[in-house]
Amino acid sequence: MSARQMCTFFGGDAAHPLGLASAMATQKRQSGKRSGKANPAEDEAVYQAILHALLEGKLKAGVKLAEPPLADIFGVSRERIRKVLHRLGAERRLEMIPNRGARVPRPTLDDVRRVYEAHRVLEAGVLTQLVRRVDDALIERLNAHLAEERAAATRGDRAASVRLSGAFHVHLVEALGNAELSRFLADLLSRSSVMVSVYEPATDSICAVDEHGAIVEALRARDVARAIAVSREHFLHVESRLHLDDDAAPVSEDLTAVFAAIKPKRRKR
Amino acid sequence: MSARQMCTFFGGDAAHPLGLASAMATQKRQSGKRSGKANPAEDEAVYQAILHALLEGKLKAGVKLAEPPLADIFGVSRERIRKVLHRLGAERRLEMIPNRGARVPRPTLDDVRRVYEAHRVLEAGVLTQLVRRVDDALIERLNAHLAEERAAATRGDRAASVRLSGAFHVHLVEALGNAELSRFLADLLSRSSVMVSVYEPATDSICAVDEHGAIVEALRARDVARAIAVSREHFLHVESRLHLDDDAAPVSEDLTAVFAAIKPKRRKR
DNA sequence: TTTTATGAAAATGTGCACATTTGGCATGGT
DNA sequence: ACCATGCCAAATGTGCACATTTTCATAAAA
Repeated sequence: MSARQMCTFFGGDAAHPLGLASAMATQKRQSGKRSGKANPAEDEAVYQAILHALLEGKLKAGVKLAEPPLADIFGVSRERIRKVLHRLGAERRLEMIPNRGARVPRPTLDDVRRVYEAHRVLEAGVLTQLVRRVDDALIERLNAHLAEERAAATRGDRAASVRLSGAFHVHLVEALGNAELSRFLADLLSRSSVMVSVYEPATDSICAVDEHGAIVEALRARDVARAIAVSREHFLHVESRLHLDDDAAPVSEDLTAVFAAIKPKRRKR
Repeated sequence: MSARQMCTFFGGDAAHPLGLASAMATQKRQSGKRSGKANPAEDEAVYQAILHALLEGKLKAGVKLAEPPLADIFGVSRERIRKVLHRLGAERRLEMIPNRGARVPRPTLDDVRRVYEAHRVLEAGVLTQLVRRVDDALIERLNAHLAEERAAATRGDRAASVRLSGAFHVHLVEALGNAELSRFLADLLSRSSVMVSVYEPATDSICAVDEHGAIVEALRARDVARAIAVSREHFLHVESRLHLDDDAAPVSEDLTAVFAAIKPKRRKR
């Protein structure tokens, strides 16, 4: 359950967009070859595909997303791509420059710090509200999640560790049941997921399980001050590990390779 | 200064969009009559005009925003309007229904409560972080703002009171200097500004100045618990005043009247 | 009278052609 | 060798025509 929630933000597996894309392709085939009208889910499929690639970190920071190649890769009209790109731009997931197209944003170190600080501040508020409505069921759920985290850590599954670490904080906000707050956190996480690939040291897990456990303990004890203090230390700890990696990596990924698994129908020359 | 900040969210005066629109119209005239190409700021002008109307509450909840009439009113092509509408939809400021156009969202009472709760939780986090970096200058600024609020209240200026009440909370987040947090609050306020016109009792000021003063006092004393408690009470107080006004007001505003001041160039039959 | 069917007008969605702008490359001048 | 200028291919932006869908009004049937 927790894994699926994270999937919404990070896109743990690539099965979902692929399924959508192929289903879409089938439907398109049956409507002739170039009727070109009325595909309500086609936008969504392309949107999800690009979004997943973005959140998975397959699209590196600074990469140019030109319309013609994408239209060719996905086998849709350029306007379709265009609309999706602008939508992603409006959601601040892509950087749109007038007359110069869309690029994957290249966050500065200050940007990353700002996102982490926002998350820290938000979680302080969440914890404040959460101690007012803790019950055994919530503690139970959080402990179950901690068990998952520990299991992943002990078996050395780094990918699962990172995913579950993020999911823990998602659990905390979701416990409040407020869609606005959940959306805001999702926004922050989606932004930091791109950042991780730039600034995060790949050598270590993002969040230490112990610190998560301490937060749960403080929650169980209804100790607001301690919960906030632990959470704050936790975030500062993570932030201190950020390092600048601007060693001029002009990763000129070609888009065909990134989206190869999604749409095996691109035929060039 | 504070008034101008709020203007970004609520749009206190309609002078700005008008200026943009008329300037745009002039530029368009000089390029012939229907060259129809290359107006980089035209999108922005239309966007700002609709956004301002939305935030000012001139566009009532549930109103349909059809493309043809808007294109006629603003004197631009339908595609232009279309793009702006979809952008506002991506920002969740308009409700987009496939094949059925754009409508001003009609928030439920639960929606309103959710927004207020989110603001409450966010402010708890902001205050927690803020007590760590209070200085005399901040207290000074907040007190100056309180003075403005009191002045508006004593002279019975309801519009200014409402505006300044919101601006107080903006001041609190802006004091942290975190753009992500400021954006989130702006998002919440822009949503509630639409809601106010539906659920808020028009008879009373939104925020009591005394409660704002109590928050500042707690901040000056570096008393986190008290600051949060006062803030919480403050919000609950406001929330308790919400009332359901679903008495079927099918306000079928025609768009021409709403945007009349913006573009006096619409010629129909 | 209420409900259902039907068709026309209006509104939304989309591909396409074309204008404009950008970026790179070659050429020529200092 | 270096910088400036101009040209050409590619990419972005936009209006337009047309397909599809919705909506509304009118008429027909229960």
